[in-house]
Amino acid sequence: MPDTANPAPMNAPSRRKFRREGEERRRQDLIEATLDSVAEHGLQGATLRTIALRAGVTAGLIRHYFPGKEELLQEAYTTLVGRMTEQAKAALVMEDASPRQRLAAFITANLNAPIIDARVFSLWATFIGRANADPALAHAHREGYLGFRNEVEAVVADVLAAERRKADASQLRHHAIAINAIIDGLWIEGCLAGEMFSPGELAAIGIRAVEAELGLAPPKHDPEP
Amino acid sequence: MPDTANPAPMNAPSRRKFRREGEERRRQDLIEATLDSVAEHGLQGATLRTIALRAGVTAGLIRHYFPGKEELLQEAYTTLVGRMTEQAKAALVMEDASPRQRLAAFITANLNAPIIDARVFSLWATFIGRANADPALAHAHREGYLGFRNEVEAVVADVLAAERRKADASQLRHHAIAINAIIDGLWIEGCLAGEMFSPGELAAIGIRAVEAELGLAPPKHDPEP
DNA sequence: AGTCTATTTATACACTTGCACAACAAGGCC
DNA sequence: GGCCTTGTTGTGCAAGTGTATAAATAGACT
Repeated sequence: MPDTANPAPMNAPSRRKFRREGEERRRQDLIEATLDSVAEHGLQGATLRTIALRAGVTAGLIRHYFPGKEELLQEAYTTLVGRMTEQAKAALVMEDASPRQRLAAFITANLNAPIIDARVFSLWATFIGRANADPALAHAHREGYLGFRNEVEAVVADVLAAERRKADASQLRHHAIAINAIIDGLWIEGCLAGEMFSPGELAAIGIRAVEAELGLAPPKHDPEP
Repeated sequence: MPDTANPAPMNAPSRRKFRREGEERRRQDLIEATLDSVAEHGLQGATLRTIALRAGVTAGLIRHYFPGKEELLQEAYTTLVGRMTEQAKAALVMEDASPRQRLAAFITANLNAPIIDARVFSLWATFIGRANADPALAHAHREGYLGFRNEVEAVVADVLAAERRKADASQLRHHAIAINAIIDGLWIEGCLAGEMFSPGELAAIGIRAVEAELGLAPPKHDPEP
């Protein structure tokens, strides 16, 4: 392979060809390339040149869309968090289903692809590892966590109401914290060592653990006639 | 402030004074300085010069003890994992206590200081975020995880035996996975947002969730006369 | 087709990084 | 005390970093 990919016949100092993409598209591509780079090489390996290469542009262009690397990373993280919470909550918008079914579906959705995903986990861990030093990161996490937990708490309240059981705010909060922990813990293991579990196993474990936490009677099997 | 901290009266090219520490001591100091640097500035900020500064030596010395930065980071991670698992398991070596008490003590120990610790969490997240790309890291995590889970499984078996309940291997495994997830999930939240929980609250939530998972009857309060 | 503008490339620059190596001195040994 | 080993420092270097800026050109508009 020649040392230049330029097919120009003469060694005229020809420039690289390029296309002008829409602004929003370019920004989106750059953010995606950033997330890819961070997931693959970590924060240290995500250099402007690496990111630009992945996005199919040259490094200088990044400065045209972002004031600096810091801001690019910040926007990339915001995008990631938004995507994660959006996906996680999407499983809750089932109409015409019993609260208990909605809860089970929520757990199942959170413990299978695409939420169980090694790349997303890498990104989450890489960024959250900086939360101590970066208050903005810590704040973003807390927002996402509390939003998630509130969703859980609402479903739990529905489930208990449907079972005609009363629970005060403190009990509700504890249930939500525990259920959140169960989902988070199983999510981590699924992402880190997915092949150690058979398909659907994590979701089954999660549902059982959550229902035990709420003191729900185990569901009946189809009774023998 | 003068641009040199050297109190030498003349500008003779005097060298910095130094002491020869024992080999093991120096290595330990360098590893500790590495962990501090990673926790504070992330992998990208943990440069040889930063680490050396923290350890009170100059950068060149690191090469005398480690073949390269890579190996230093690897040894630092090994040290970290060893310390974490050691602490976590230490709570299990209670003689003369009922299995249920040992389980509760285990959970309590894992959900309070020093295991709930923002610095350790930062380190864990930073390193584990590279597990996808680095098989050595992934392997180290899996070893630690499985070791931890086996400990949990053993205690669970004891607890169920004491309650005269039988559980097959599959049920035992599922219990261990779920309990591990509960502890992990609560550990993360405690590390990331410890001030959101009152002292002992996480442990109380964890114990309740685990006992529910195992189907243990809630402990009696002091009965009214 | 010609013009114009803002997207994109390319180059330059100051700075940092990990690593190599020569000079040096701390502390044990005689 | 004098010497010798080796732990330790200081300096140098090539590669890579983020940022700044000039030069080029794609594509819309007339």
